[in-house]
Amino acid sequence: MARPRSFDERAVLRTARDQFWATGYAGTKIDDIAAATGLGKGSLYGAFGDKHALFLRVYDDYCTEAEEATRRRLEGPDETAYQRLREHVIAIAEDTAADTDRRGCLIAKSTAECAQHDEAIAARSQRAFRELHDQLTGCIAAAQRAGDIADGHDPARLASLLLAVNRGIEALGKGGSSPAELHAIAETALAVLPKP
Amino acid sequence: MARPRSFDERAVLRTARDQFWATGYAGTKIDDIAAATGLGKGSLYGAFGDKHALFLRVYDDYCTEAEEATRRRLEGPDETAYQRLREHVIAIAEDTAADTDRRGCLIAKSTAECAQHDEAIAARSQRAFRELHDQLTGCIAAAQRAGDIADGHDPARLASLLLAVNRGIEALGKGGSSPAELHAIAETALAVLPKP
DNA sequence: GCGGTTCTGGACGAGATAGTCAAGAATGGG
DNA sequence: CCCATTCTTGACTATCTCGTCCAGAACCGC
Repeated sequence: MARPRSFDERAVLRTARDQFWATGYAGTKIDDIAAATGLGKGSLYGAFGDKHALFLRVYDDYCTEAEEATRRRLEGPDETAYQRLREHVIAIAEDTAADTDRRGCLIAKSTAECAQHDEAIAARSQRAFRELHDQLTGCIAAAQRAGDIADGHDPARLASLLLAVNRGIEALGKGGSSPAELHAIAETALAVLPKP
Repeated sequence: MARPRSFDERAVLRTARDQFWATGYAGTKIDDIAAATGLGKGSLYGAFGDKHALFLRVYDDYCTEAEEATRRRLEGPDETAYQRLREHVIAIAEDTAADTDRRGCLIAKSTAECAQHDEAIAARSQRAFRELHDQLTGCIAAAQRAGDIADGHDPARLASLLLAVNRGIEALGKGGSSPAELHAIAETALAVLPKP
């Protein structure tokens, strides 16, 4: 019926994501994305709309992936909930430490750059944070049921604290903190959680 | 001898800072700053050099002010060290919550945007974080001497944790978390600090 | 294959943007 | 009061950047 797309949409979105990730929203030129993907600008605009729509698409995909990855890490039986929680927090420190390019987390970067004046980005960020918070809350509640974290502490509050620690690890990693320091933060945060 | 400056350098730097704060480094145009300050571009370039040099100047001043403000809040006698620590952490949550424009902290914003590819910004951010960390360490050690925080915990590690929490509160505030939630994070972080 | 339809590539236009420059203004030591 | 010196203004250049547009290419139902 008509000429089909000659590119893989997901691959193009990944490449665009890497560009935005590397240089931020304002710092990324559509021509950069066109060059990196090999697509002409006509194709880009035809497929994804303008720069803002493309960024929103990239950002939404990234948030969704981050949410799903966290859910996979945190969901499971009560018996191993604390272990999963522990591994999750440590994994964040290690991922941040291993990120030699210092790209950090795209959510952190985009929120810092755009949330202030871009309602759509702000809303998506808020949803992502809420989602991460809810997953942490569930995992903490499970660990409480299993007797690995003291009862009598609101799991949602502990989740907020851990979420803040996670975002803080992210921020400090971007600021150049050493892997050892990031790891120590994760360990300290886990150590101060109330034990039964 | 020669024509004197007709503008107040500090006022111009404050205005430039507000511009960079509002729209980020890449998103700020020199013409915006010229318009906001009322200066011609020639004066700006003559007084501060190019855009990057101006930003660096603004950023360095901001970091220095933040470091000094924190030092003023945290320094003092051992007896009231815990109280100062407590007020500091809560003040961060309240400042973040009260920031209705969602500008957040310029250090967080600039680090997220620039540290990745701008060595000078990265270095200044790292210095600022180290400074804040050292101040927290000193205050925690004082609180330990006064018997308000359990001995036997490395104050530097607790400081890292609190710094991460502070940066996390910042990040979540930018993401749209409610004042109540930010406040709860601060309270929870203080509550889990090891008591003697 | 034919023709309608969608995709591709890149030239193009309009406007933005960093930084320069020159002509004139303000100052104060001599 | 004059002149060397520094500051100011904003026009100007050269480049960049977004988004459009169109001529041609590729496809597939008929």
